[in-house]
Amino acid sequence: MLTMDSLIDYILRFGHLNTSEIASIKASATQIELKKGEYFSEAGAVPRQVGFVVQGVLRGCYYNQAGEDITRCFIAEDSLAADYLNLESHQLSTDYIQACTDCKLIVFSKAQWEGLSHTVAGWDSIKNKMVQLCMYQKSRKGPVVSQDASSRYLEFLKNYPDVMLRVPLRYIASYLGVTQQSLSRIRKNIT
Amino acid sequence: MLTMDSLIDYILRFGHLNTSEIASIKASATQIELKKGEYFSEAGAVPRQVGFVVQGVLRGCYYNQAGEDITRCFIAEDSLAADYLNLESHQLSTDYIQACTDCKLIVFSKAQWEGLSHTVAGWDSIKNKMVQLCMYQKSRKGPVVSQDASSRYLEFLKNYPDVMLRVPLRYIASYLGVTQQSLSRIRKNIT
DNA sequence: ATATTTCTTTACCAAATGGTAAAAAATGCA
DNA sequence: TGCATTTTTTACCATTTGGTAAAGAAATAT
Repeated sequence: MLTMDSLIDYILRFGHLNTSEIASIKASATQIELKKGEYFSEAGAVPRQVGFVVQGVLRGCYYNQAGEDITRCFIAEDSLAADYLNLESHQLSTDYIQACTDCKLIVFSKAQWEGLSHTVAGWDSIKNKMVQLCMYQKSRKGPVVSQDASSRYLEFLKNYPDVMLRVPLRYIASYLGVTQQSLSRIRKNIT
Repeated sequence: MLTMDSLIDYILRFGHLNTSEIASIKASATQIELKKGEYFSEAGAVPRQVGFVVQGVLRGCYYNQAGEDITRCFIAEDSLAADYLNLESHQLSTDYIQACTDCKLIVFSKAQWEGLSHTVAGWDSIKNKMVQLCMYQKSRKGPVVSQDASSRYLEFLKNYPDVMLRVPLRYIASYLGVTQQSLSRIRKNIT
């Protein structure tokens, strides 16, 4: 089916797969849909799934000490949705992963995700490359504390051009570390 | 020798090693010393080494568009110094890694670092756990853009209590995304 | 020990951002 | 369609932070 193909294309960036390996990846995965506002993963629980975003935008978020909802990252098409370090170490997550729009995901349980190393040669290497790229991109595409708010906003537009149009401004504001009033003002001054 | 032992202790957190494996790790590594201000790794070159900090503090840094020297991270005892993603992908680094104090490091060339998978069972897994933990800590201990400057400073003191006393204020200021004048003022108001 | 350099603090004012409140616009639902 | 809810914009003023400059303190070199 077509949505699975976008996952396979993605994985092929990181290593080679033969036909039977592709089949066993497809057999391990499940497709799910999330409505806007639903959670893929919740704080206070040990994460149990790895998701691949086929369609839609999600966000990683948490509540800070003041109880404010802070967006830590955006996860759009062709990337992994998972609290990976806590998944691996069986620790409680502090973050939620929430659908910002209606979403389609391909999901692996932890067991399926790890079990693929038995049927797919080089799966561990592929897996690690995917996870490391995710972490790296998150850190390099994220807002830079040494820039002012306008620059952070402009960088965000470059790094996530489509996300801007698909999620509420307040999520972007907390991601960029400004109030939504400030971001609205900044946006006005730029245009 | 004693300094190698701190490396072995570190690696043992991530997997088991037998005596001959420990020996081959020690045989692959070299000890070096860096004077304050010297570079372990430079922007514009493909990184070729992985370092383990035995003593001292280094910083990852770059020059932004305005030509300002920005500290991206601090690397103290018992952690890895490397531009890992660019090391793996053979790409030019954009960052320097500079000694903030006189330093002692244990160094592996890329070939040595990767070649250990032939002599140490489970080296790939150990390696990946080390690198992922590094990335994760860097992202979680780093300054949070949604906090104000005072909170970022207080968090920094918690996360890097010793570093504060060992590096110039201006490095910490650029790391926290404030001018050194502001940080000086903030520090005064807190005490 | 002295001179030089680097680092840190202080001061002043301009600019950016936050907090509160409310209006306007957009969206979703009955 | 019309109503209720959510989202975005605007305005006002207080607070924080930046930019520039200079003085004081500490470290380093000669």
